Amino acid sequence: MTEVYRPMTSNDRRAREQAAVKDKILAAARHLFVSEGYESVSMRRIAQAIDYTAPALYTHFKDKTELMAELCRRDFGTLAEHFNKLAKVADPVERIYRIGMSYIRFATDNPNHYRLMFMSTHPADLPPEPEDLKRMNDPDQDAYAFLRHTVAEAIDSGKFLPEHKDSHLIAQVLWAGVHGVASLQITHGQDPWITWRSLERRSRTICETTLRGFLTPQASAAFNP
Amino acid sequence: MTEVYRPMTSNDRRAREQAAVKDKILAAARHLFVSEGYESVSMRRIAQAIDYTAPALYTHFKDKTELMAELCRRDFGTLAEHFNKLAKVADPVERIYRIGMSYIRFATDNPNHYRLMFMSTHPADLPPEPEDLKRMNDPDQDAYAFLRHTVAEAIDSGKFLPEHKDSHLIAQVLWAGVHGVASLQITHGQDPWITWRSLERRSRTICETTLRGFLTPQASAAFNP
DNA sequence: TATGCTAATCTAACAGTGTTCACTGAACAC
DNA sequence: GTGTTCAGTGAACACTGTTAGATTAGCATA
Repeated sequence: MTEVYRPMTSNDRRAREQAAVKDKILAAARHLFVSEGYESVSMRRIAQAIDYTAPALYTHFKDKTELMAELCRRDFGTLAEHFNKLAKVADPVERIYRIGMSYIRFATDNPNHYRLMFMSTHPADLPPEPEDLKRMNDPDQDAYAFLRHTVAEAIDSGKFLPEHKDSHLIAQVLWAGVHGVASLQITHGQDPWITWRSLERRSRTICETTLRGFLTPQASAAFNP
Repeated sequence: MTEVYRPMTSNDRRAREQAAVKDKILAAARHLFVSEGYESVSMRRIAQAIDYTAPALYTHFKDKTELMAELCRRDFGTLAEHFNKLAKVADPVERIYRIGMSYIRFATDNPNHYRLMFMSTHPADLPPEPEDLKRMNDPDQDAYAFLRHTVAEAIDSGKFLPEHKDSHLIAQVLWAGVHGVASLQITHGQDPWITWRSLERRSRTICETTLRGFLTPQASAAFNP
């Protein structure tokens, strides 16, 4: 077994430069994707935006889908940050409501972004990487975990009906509700064949009604968002 | 102003033949789209499947998106048919619940199909055609209208809370709920980073909880799906 | 200082895409 | 027959994601 060639001194600098280029690519790609949509942006255009040629991108990303996957991975964190600003809301039920409203706003403010994150199938075949596993279940970095923890808190406070004790199930259903409003708005918000009520009213109603469906009568009466 | 050339005798036959080819194209396209997804199927492959060349499709459809749009237009009808089977359910609240469950099943049984219909932006620029307008608001042909009529019926029966009287708003929120479950299942149902509860439980919970959120305490107590 | 290895980037190309255009060939009206 | 119309064709265009091979710069070792 021969010794592998491994430059030592410049190792760090190499890695730093590589990371810098990777960041530049991601920044350009994010900007283009968000403003024009994933399908409409070619690898050549991303490269052109940072004065590279298209094949250069392939030394940093296996292919276009992995570039997008990396983009999503990073953006999940910023969504979680959005949520963390709500951590100061004392009442967990109120907090859930605010999470929902905040989620829909994030989605409809960044529709193309949201499309990437939650409305397109990912190359999920690849096994989760170590850094992903670290993020998972950490409420500070994983938006779903943050919601679920808040739900668990609400359950513990006795405000939910006794038949609703599964924080995963409840979080998933609440998530589905806001995702439904957000994604229908993005894909069909401009369609003329539906007499749409305002996004604001739909958002408030889904958050309030779904939540109320889980609450005890007392908690429901006390809840006035 | 000169008389336009207009063959009379064979006019009908021509139209029939043209419609037959159009149907063949749509059938081939539907099959391929549903089994492999919109993006993965090329115009050449659709044409090949019915022994034509790709440019032939363009005499029947302006472009690929319009081919898909026509496909969707026709499929909205079959979804409405699904719903009409539920018309016999006497209690409107029970009927709404069944509509929701039926909707999610339709979506997850035909994921690629559902993608086309509700998860991708349509070339909505084109003004609605006359036949569309006919379909719209007819509960027999428009699934949304069917849901909204059932909601209106439930409102009239006095089972909804007094603050919930807007059948459009309620229908849109109920729709968002089931769409959320269905579309999350389709895009992220296999993702390992969520501890998913079963689709069945999520479906039942979203339908029941959201609905309950609108009901009077009496109606809610009487509702046991 | 010269040599050889590494890795980032380039140019050129490939196979595939949606789509257009000039043309054929058959069916039909006169 | 003659002329008109039109579905369908073959060839081409401009584009896509991606790969192969050559080029170049930087560094470790001799």
